[in-house]
Amino acid sequence: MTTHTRPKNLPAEERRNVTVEAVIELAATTNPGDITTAAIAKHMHLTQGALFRHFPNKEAIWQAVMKWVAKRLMARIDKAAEGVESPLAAMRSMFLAHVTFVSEHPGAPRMLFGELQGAKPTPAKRLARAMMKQYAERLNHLIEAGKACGELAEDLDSQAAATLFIGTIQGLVMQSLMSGDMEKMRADATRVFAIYQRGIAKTQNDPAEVA
Amino acid sequence: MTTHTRPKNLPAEERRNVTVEAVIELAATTNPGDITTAAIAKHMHLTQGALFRHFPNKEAIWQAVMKWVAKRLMARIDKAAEGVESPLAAMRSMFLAHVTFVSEHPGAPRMLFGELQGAKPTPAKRLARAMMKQYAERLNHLIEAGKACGELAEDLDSQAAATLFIGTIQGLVMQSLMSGDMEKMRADATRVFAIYQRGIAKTQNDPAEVA
DNA sequence: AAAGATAGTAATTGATTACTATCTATTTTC
DNA sequence: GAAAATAGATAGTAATCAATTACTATCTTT
Repeated sequence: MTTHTRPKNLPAEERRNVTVEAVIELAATTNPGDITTAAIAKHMHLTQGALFRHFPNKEAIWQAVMKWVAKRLMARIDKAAEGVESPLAAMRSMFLAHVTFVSEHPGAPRMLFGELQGAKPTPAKRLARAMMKQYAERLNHLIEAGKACGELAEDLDSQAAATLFIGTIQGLVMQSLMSGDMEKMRADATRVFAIYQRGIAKTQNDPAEVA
Repeated sequence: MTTHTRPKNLPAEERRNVTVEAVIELAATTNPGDITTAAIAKHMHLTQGALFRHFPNKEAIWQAVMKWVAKRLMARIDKAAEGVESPLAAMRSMFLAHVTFVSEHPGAPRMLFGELQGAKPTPAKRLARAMMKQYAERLNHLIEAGKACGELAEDLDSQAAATLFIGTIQGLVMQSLMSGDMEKMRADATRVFAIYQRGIAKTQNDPAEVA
């Protein structure tokens, strides 16, 4: 007979973190809406009921996961732009950091998209919205700085440029989710950003035109 | 007392079409995965069981809906590009036609995204994939033509340009789904496309540079 | 107008879901 | 080292879902 090893007792906060990570891993292969508390518990080698010792309900789990994603993603992006003097270079660095983050956590964008698409305003959706807003602010700041220092076209539509930046990433992510190939996305990212950069930069430093 | 008027008997094929339209309308306000057969039936003033007279199971309903969306969207896009001599102008026309279609049927992209994100390959996902492939082919054709006639940069990365085209739309759609404002999306579309165009065009006919 | 085909209703099924009540094992605390 | 608090398992609950059944109304055909 197999001995059912009982999971180690973890303090509540630690168990919460383990839960969040389990959900993100599950979201990589399962449609977020179809992730059941039973599936989460099974993935943690825990019984379903035990989850509710640490979360009052399922929605609280989603909330914790969104918080985790927002925190990690924003930290990654901030770090990428940190210390980069050129606004355009900072944008490129952010772009690639974002794509890398997603390739490491494929479940993250699925949860974000799924949550943001939801009709009714759940707490998790509120968090996702707040993150997107923060993201857009960072971008706007960089774009304005880029205009000021002459890297970006003065007549550039800043809002449209920010929308396109985020949209470009979303498009890459969506297509990688379809193909399931996360490596390809990172390769495509630099190529796609090159076109975006050409669209917003003041002058095109096109190496082919030098010849 | 209220008289329960029994719905008119419709021939099978007509009832299938009505069903598909009901689902798309529901998808505009409901997360696609949460649309129940009961909700569909209620929206059609029908009992839940009656649906299964016309569809063998729920998945067959999704399949029918995806077929409907793919057919209508591609027809709209083809018509938009039809008779436009300039490849770049054709791309712009396609872009705006696509955005208009989405603003008329907000449920359509939600179903597409939701379906494409799904992990396992359902028949509906197969249809969605096929449509995306067809879409990409149309784009590649136009991009190559644009290069040939000198509208687009010769060294343009065609594949990346196609990815960015689709991604740009997805980004616009995603943000409109978040805000719920479909009108804003159509306004943003032209501004965002302007940047995209600048990124792929051979020369920038920037009015500001004339001065 | 009768007969057969089609399309509807109403009620029910088994499976699955989030959540809970109760008991037991493990830590922590003094 | 006993008591108290915490974290787990076990075994439920009510609600909801897709799908099915038995039956009835309506349309079409001859």
